[in-house]
Amino acid sequence: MKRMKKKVTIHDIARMANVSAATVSRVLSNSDYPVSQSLREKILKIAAETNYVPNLLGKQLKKNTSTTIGVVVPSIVNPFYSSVILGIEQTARQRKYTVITCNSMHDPELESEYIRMLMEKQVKGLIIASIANDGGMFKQLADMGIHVIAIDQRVDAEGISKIDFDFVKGGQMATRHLIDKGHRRIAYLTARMDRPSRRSIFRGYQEAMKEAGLEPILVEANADDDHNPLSDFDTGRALARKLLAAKVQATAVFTCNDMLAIGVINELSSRNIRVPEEISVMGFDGIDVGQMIHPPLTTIKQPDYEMGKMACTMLLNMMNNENNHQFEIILQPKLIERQSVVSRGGHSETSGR
Amino acid sequence: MKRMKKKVTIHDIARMANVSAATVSRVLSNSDYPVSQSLREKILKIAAETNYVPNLLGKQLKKNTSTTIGVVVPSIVNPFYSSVILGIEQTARQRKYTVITCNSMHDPELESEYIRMLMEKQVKGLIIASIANDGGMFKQLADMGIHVIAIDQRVDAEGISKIDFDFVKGGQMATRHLIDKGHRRIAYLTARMDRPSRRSIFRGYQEAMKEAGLEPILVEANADDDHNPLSDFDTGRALARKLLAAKVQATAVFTCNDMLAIGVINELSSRNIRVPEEISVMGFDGIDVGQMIHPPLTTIKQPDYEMGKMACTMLLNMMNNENNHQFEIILQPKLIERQSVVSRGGHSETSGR
DNA sequence: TTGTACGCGTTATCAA
DNA sequence: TTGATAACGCGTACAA
Repeated sequence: MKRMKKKVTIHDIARMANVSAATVSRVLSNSDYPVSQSLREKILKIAAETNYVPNLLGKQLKKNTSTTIGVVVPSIVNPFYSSVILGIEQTARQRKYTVITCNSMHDPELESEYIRMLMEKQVKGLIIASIANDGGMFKQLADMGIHVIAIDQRVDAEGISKIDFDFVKGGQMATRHLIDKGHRRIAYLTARMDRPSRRSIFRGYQEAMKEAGLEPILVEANADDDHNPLSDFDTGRALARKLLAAKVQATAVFTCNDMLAIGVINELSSRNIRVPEEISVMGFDGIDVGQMIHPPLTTIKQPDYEMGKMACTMLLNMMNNENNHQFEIILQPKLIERQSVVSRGGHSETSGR
Repeated sequence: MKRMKKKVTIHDIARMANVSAATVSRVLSNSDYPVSQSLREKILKIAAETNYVPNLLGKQLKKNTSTTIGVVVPSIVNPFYSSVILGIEQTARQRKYTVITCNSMHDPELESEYIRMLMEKQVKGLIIASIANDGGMFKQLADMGIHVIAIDQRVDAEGISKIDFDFVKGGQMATRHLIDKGHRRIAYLTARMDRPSRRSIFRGYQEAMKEAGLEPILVEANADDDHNPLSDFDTGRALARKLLAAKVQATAVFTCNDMLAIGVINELSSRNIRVPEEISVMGFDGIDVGQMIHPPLTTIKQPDYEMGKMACTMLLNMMNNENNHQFEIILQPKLIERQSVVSRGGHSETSGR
């Protein structure tokens, strides 16, 4: 085995400079404690020459702090979450923090395993897109002095700060847009509604349909494992077939996420059903891929990257200022009109004749 | 500020059990040091009741180890890298390791800033898809006793373990496939060739063209910042226009990555040039989105997820066994035939007549 | 089989 | 302005 140079510590530097370790610590950690200019320069010089790298373990053990935050998401391969994480990571870096990313893969056990590992690493802040619907864990974390922010998932747990989207409003906006375009038979295609967010989108859809006096058409998947974007894509294809088989003659479909929508478009196209001419398709998420397909996907945008930025900023503020009052931020949806939705001239049941 | 319970340590448990901290340490850290069964049970019981969570900082400071590995990639938003990271993260978890992900955004300064942060955190292992072409950093890390594995980027640095693809062979395979399909005028469209991998793919293309007696057609972009997949997509569109303007009458194009290919297809389609009937398109990467577009993209698959798994496995083995002999693994490309490439009946210059 | 004592690298307290 | 010393939580010789 290779021999490696021993790491240089403040004691080494202290010896070389004929000062105490305390003094070295004071200058190297930018303490405001007074140290004479001459000593300061001398120490700085030696530190530079010896390539001194501070050991955060010692520092953090002593001060009981941490410059690492934990992030738990279902899967980093989901482009929505990878954007969120990028937002988190970039703002963390600016404040000299570092992030540990954990993929829970929609497995509650994995999620708590990860959280335990993070606790052992003495992480003091956590951003989590939880899949456990039991809010007890959050309470427990709070008791341990961990600051946590829940994102993307409307958790039932009280007493916890969260950043969410207004899924209900998003669902309404999407549906109203389709209605405004003259559609009357509008189907909602969704992966299994085992998540609050999906139920909320559905609620928004229902409300918008109701206020327009239209009858909802729900097509729901049975299974769900979107740790893999492809599975959402496949689910979309399956749901499209299911829709066709149901013979409800929808002129527009609205899906619970973009991947699903892309699957739907793919399936319809391959059956020579033209999108949007015969069936309009509206997604939900605003991921990049939506712009790359044909036709470009009309969708509801969730500001993913911004959500990450905001979550991280709020978290670091909480951790440093001990500014501990809870908050709940609700990000607003935004309609992105592209070309997968087309207006339907008055030819349906409700049109004048 | 809320009052939080003090964290329980082995000393607390020792006091409650009327034993020494040493004994507690021995049982709670699964030492093979002998402890009587009665004491062991007593301690375990108390630990469970008090929700004891070991402090890894103390442990790692003492033993000078770390269960965190660092990963540096250009951008997690790039689906190729997010798959790699998922592979890394999942195998790390199985061995109770945790990963810190860093996005260098193709900025060498950011890259070294991150590496410094990781050093301060006493990380002992690093997987890095570097963008710095200077190999000096690797040498320096090795001297500090850090185990590092370079991936995806054929670094010039000697004395470092790496996992790469055979980009040259990938370029050949793609090109030969197009040639086998009867194409003669085959263009290579690439983002700026400032990365070894892209130059290697180009080399493979050149070799295959040469051995078939065909003349290469190179279309290269000027700028390059693919921290954002959309920019590769846009680059692809731009290159497609450039190709068309050049009036070289290519019947097939081969691109340096899938995003680019998708951009090309998009641009061609929007100009009513049919893919693959008029122009065949071949990508490189094998990312999921390739299956979601129309037509599904024929491409060269890089085993991204497997690469992450392998890199992490090798790294952990190196770290634990001190099994320090260097290695270089070259993963082999695989052709995935889908529908963006079609065979060209004998109507070109070389066909019989 | 158990306990004592020390050190990992750092910072904070107190004296000088 | 500087230094000696005691922690932080843990593991481990060494002694008992």
